[in-house]
Amino acid sequence: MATNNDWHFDRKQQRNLKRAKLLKVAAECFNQKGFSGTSLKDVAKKLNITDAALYYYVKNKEELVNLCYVRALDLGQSALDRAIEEGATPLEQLELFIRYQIMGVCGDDGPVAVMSEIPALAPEHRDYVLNRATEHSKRITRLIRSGIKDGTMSSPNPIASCDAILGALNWIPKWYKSDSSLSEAQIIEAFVHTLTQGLRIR
Amino acid sequence: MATNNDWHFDRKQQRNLKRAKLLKVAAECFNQKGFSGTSLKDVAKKLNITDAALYYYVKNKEELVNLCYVRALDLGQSALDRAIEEGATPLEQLELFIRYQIMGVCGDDGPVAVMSEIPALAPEHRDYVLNRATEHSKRITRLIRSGIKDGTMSSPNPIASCDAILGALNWIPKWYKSDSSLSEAQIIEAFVHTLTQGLRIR
Amino acid sequence: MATNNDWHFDRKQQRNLKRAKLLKVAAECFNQKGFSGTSLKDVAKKLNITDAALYYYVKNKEELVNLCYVRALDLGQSALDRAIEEGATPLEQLELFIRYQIMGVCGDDGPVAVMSEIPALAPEHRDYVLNRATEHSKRITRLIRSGIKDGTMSSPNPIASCDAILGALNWIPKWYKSDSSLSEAQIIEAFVHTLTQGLRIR
Amino acid sequence: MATNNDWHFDRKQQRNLKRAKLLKVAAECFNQKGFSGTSLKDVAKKLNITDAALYYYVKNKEELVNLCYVRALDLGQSALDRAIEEGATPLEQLELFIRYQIMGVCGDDGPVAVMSEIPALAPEHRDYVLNRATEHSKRITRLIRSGIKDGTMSSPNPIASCDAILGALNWIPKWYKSDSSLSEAQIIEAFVHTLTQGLRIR
DNA sequence: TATGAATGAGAATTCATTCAT
DNA sequence: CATGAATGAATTCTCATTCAT
Repeated sequence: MATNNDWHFDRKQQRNLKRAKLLKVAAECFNQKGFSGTSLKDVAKKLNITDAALYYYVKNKEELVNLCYVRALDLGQSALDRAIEEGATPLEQLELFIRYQIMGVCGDDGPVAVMSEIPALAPEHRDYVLNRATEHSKRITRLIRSGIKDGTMSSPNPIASCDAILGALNWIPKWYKSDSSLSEAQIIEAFVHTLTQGLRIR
Repeated sequence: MATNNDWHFDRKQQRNLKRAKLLKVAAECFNQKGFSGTSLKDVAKKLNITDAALYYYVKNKEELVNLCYVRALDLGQSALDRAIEEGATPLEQLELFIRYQIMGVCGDDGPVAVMSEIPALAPEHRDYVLNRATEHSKRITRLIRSGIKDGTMSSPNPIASCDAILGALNWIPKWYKSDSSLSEAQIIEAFVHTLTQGLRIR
Repeated sequence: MATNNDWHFDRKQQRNLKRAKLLKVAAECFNQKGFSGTSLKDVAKKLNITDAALYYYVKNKEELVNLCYVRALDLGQSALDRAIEEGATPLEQLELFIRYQIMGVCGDDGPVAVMSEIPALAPEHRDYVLNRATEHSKRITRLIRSGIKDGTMSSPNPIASCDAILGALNWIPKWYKSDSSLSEAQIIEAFVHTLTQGLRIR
Repeated sequence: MATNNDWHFDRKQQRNLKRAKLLKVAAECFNQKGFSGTSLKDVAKKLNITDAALYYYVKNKEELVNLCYVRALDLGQSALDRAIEEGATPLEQLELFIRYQIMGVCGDDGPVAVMSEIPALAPEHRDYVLNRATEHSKRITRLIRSGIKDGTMSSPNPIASCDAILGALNWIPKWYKSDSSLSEAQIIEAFVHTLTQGLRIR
């Protein structure tokens, strides 16, 4: 029956919306107080439900962090995907990646978890997350290497340069406040400038 | 009496050494598993003592993190002090700061706590740490501004550039391993290059 | 809906009953082994629950003692209220107070906490309890003074006499056993006699 | 040698003085915060030594309480002994006992432990203390019975009357402050009056 | 779905006690 | 005698998790 289907559809829709909201709220809490410092009651309270109710959306706390981290990985990956697709040169791609990454972190997709407590994950999840994170780093390192090859970039050590860029980006959720004096646009401009063109004038 | 003095001196000396070691080990644990994720038993085990014995050196866990953070602040500050003293121009000073900071974080003073869980501190400590961290940021921002004024640097937003640099530096303890493929020297060279001269070739 | 209301009513009812039982059991333990000598596990064991479950009914141990003490104050106050209301003369009122107090302490409201560890309370609770206790003493002292004025009592020092009476009453829970050779009625008769008429024959 | 003897004498003397002081201070602490609520560090601090040093004077904490209790028993017993020796009639003896007991508790022999945590004692000590306390009560009860027999006292229940008197006396250390508005003499007068002659005028 | 109630595991912290110095 | 250092046991309290309703 149509009504029945609709109803089910609504149910599922609702559930997904709530789950998405849960992940955002959890990421916010984790960023502020760390994984173990955040109790499920804290998260639940922000959602106006009880902690017991959380278990209808996630199997347990570990799965919750894992989902947060996977969401963060997805976001970073899609920023990079889009950047590579749209950018004409490695340099342009890198600039776009920084831009899209910041847009993701500061924008409506809202609080994205800083992956700072990977050891807290269960082995399978840990491996998965680490692999994807490593892969992400490698892609960016490769991007820098291509830039060097085609003569538009220079770096004494592409791996370390990649670490510098990712560190700068990863740290953003720790200090960014949507209502702060520093707008998303300003951050993008300055980060792109500082991380690619650098501060020095030649 | 000399012996008596020596004895007391040794005692105090020993105590200070142990305390210093404690702070390093604790910083390492906190960086890996976060503040709440690190139990005092974890820390104690690494020192081959019982958790109860820790209370001989610090009043409680909160004080332990606080001391770690203060140590991190001291290290950052002295890196900046030395850089400003030795560098001739703002650009040189910034480069030296990055160098000294990395030397501090990766060198023997090593594991330095990443100040990522300031909310876990007691109000008085939190205020103190936040104030000093803010002051540190301001000094670096000012340094960038001077560089812009004297025509050796450029940045669309000195505050955000400062955040990028500090983010990149702060993140180092999260991935640096002293036995890894990336040496301290390599990190310094790449970070100085990437964060000041930038990747782009002009 | 009626059922729903009933259900909620039952829940709340049950909770209150359990809380009341908890206070009685706790008072008993505290009387026997003191505040710090009583572990929450001791109390929980007597209730056939785990110590963690206690935290569902009270915020912490301090609150538990506080509630016990407040209950003791309430009981003493209502004994005095009733006595004053029903007694025609100060002497009669004092006798009734002694009677009702003993009835409260030995009866079904049974084990009432002896307020012997007020310093263990948190400042706000301590102040509140001390104030009420002082007020209680003052009322009884005043009662003795009225008795002296109307010529039915005599005391060289109403304050100290009050202390004697309250001391005698406060100590009861330390030795009274409901199954002992001394019945409630016997205690009442002897205490009323000894504390008002005195032992001496004139 | 004389000096040697003197020296030893002094040593022993000193030790005994310190022990006596220790018992007083401990009694004071126990009265205020209970047995388990009092840490040996608390006691030691009041004596300006470390807690470890206490172990030169007592074997352990339990022995400390035991000694305090024995001291309290001694004091009560000698008050009663002296009263019986000096008093001509049971009534006079009872009055003297109350007087001497208060003098002991409030006087220079100073803080006397309220025996409120007998369960904390080791079995042998517990038995000993309980026996002596029971014996003490019995002597007073007997004293009341003699008074009844010789026609100078009346009580519907000598045992309960004894409990009333001892309760009133036991409670004194809980509220008596040497600098308070109520002097030792006032307490004695009022307690003797209230507990023997009673409040009622006939 | 959602909640109230309960549990078991583990955390921080305290404390009596010991021992080398 | 006295202290600094350390320990092990116990205690309070939190928290993820479960389950009946």
